[in-house]
Amino acid sequence: MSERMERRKKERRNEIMDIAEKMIAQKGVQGMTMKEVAEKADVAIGTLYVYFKNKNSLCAAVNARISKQMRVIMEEESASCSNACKKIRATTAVVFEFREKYPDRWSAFKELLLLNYDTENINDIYSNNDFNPEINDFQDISDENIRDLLIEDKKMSHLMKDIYRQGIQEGCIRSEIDLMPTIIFMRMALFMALEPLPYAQRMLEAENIDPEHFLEVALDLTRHAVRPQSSKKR
Amino acid sequence: MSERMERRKKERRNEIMDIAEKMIAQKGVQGMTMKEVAEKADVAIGTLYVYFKNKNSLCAAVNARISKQMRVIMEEESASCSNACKKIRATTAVVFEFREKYPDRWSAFKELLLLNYDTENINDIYSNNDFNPEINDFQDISDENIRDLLIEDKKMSHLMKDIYRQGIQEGCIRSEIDLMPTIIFMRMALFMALEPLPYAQRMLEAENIDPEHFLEVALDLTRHAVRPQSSKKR
Amino acid sequence: MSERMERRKKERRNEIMDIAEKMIAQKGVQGMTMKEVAEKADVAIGTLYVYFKNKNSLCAAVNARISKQMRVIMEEESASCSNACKKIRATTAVVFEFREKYPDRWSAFKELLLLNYDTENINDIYSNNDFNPEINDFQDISDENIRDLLIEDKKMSHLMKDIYRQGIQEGCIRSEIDLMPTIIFMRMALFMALEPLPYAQRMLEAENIDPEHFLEVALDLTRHAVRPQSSKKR
Amino acid sequence: MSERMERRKKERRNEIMDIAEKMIAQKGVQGMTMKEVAEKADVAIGTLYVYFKNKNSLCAAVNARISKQMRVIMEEESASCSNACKKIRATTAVVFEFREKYPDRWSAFKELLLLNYDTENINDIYSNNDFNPEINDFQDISDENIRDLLIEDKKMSHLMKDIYRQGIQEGCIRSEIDLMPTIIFMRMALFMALEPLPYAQRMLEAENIDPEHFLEVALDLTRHAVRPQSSKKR
DNA sequence: AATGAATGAGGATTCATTCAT
DNA sequence: CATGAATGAATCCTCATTCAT
Repeated sequence: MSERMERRKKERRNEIMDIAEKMIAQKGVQGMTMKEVAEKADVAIGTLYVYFKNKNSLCAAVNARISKQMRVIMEEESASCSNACKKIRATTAVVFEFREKYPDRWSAFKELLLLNYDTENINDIYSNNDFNPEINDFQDISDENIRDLLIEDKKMSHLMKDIYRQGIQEGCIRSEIDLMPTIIFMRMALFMALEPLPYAQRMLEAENIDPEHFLEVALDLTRHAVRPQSSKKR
Repeated sequence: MSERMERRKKERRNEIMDIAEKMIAQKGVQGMTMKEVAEKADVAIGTLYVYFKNKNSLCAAVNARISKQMRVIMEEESASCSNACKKIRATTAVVFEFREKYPDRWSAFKELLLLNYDTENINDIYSNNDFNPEINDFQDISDENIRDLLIEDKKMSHLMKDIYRQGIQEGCIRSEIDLMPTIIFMRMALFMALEPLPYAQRMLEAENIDPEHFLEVALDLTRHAVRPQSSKKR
Repeated sequence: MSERMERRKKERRNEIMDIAEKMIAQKGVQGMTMKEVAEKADVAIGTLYVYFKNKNSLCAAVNARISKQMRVIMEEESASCSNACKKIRATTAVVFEFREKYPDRWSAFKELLLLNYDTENINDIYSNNDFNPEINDFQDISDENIRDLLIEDKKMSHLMKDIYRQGIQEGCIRSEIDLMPTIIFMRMALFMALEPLPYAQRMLEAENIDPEHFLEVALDLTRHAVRPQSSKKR
Repeated sequence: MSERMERRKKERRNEIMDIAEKMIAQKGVQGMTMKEVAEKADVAIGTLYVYFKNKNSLCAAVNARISKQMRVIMEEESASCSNACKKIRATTAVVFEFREKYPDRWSAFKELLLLNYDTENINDIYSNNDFNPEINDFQDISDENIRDLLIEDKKMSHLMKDIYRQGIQEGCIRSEIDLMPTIIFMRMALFMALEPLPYAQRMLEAENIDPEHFLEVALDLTRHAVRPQSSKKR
């Protein structure tokens, strides 16, 4: 019984998140309302608040789930690559394929990138650069889903860090770069290339530039940004 | 008589925009409410709607004003530079100085970058890459303030295009790049470096990275992105 | 538990409708504001929107309730009449008595006669003249209250149709008339006799005609309109 | 100069009324806003208030102008008829033709039928049934346009009264009717037949009745209402 | 006569969250 | 766990009218 309940609970939770995700994809975070999620998930509004303490937390859960899914695929893909260069290419490809394969999920992710979670005064907590995120960090974060998201973010950045570090050793990445900020910037650059912000979108439209072309140009630029000076690679 | 009124009207308009700008800076576009703007500007709500047909239009006006101010300074600065390399440096510096000098204004600008204006079906209008924005484009945009903003955007991108084109001729910019998409991407990269999106911000905090350091790293990366392969320049 | 809640809910719903009805009677549909209804019903505005999706729907609910009440009485009264002639007289009397007995309710009804409900594209739905309104029609009407109203309208018209049909058989109604349009016209004529439109009201005032006299004249005219040519009836 | 001014003034007045009329036809009285009228008439809002003391008065002016136009045509047509029966037919035809020829104007008229003018306490004024409307009545009505409308209404009703009186003499109208209330009712019946109120409209739609058919039925009924018992006329 | 900036009360509706059942 | 009725502050926007110029 307990086990059965447990499973049902997990199912419900995921169902709710599925609906929320779809709504975020369609109408943005702002446009996703608790009432509509409840209706579409066929539960009472109160039930939503049994599973998620508030809207922000629900968003965090959805965000974390997407981030995790992407990261796991990235880890797999990168694991099957022989060198850093291929790994970088592979992880980038994962994002592309994800966008193609799960357009709604990607669309939700894109919206969630812009969301500020009420992380209160977490700033103080961070002081540790080592990679044991689960263990020593985020313990004071009240919201479990937000904590999960932060952990997921961290895992992702450290996955990339490892790859880039290897890239430096193998010579396909400029050696003088500071890894972590570089990774963070590269990641944002990738997202901005895939999903230009309104300002950039206006300009692209005004100049009649095909989004896919923009994406190619942007990718080329980011590659040059980290490539060693004399690199002949493509 | 007419002149006096004219001036008074312009003043009021600017006063309203000043208030709105400040509120956007402090609480975001969403947090800026027409009621509060009216109260702080010491006018009736109805008066706001005499000057601006709706909130969106007011935002567009504020956005256009900031964009214009920045562009004008950039034009001046770049005009006083002898070569493209210096011009690029100067225009970037303008953004930095602007941020420093007018933190509120900058903050509002940052928020407005994310705002979608109701630009209906403008897509059709664009088909002209030449630089006569004022003359041949945007005539069908119903909202004057939004039209002004689009024109301002275009002027800015064409200013940068001229500089980058010169840069290619002078050899400080990679010659094989496609100018316009590159400029748009570089511009967004600069903004993302200065004002990381929530997602990036979380990561920076989690990794305990100083925003200013992040900015330096990001700038270095963007420079490498457009620099010719064998360039020795710094 | 459930039952108690159920009852309480129904009560509240009716309370709200009572207030709305009274306000419509006093100030017209336009003058009835959601805020005032909420205040007088001693509930929060939000509560109104729990029970009625919008103002229009609330009006429809009030309208349907009145229509139903009148129709039920009419059915009872007409059932106790031996012939069609008496039935017609009785149903007309019901309207008179209703107006006398529930002046506010009647007054609200009068206002609601002029209200356009957002019935979208219902036109398509109608194609069935048989009398199974509840069963086969109106299924696509999104708003339940509006649907109820339409069903009520239909029930009323079919009640009258049956009576008039009987009247033709019994010879007190002209046999060559087309029943349904006649009934609809007769009904409007009755209402216009009871509650002259502003235009008619002005004329009555200008000619110094007593409304009750006007009513009598109008009733006499409508009787002649459907009476067989050679009828001696009064 | 004075004459020229005079004419220009009259033109302006009519232009404004034209615009107002069109807007009433399209969006109803409520939907016609002074601001939009001013814009479309290419005058300042203030100018509207130079010509019409308020919205209600403007509506009254529009209403009176339409009423007058219809009445004048009716007078002409009825003058050219040899007997009352033909006159009645002719005056009814005038309404039909008017509707066909000036659909916008008619549409506006239909809306204005429902408008209550602020006639304050005019009730007291009426006490005179003789036909010298311009001379002895309405002198206390503050608003000239409303007064014009009332006078127009009265002229119309007296035109009809003369025709019906003749009809009685000629035997085509029941002799026992009370003329004035009958005329008022007949007039409203005609309008309701041409432009069913929302309530009737719903029913017509629900029963799938063609408006033109409804109109025919309604006209037939009204004819019977006033026809002498044994009349063989059609 | 003509202008049009200014008014501001007032409208309908939304929505995250709570809590008694 | 689950429910869903209740909340009520908050939002954007309208529009007839006035009055100083």
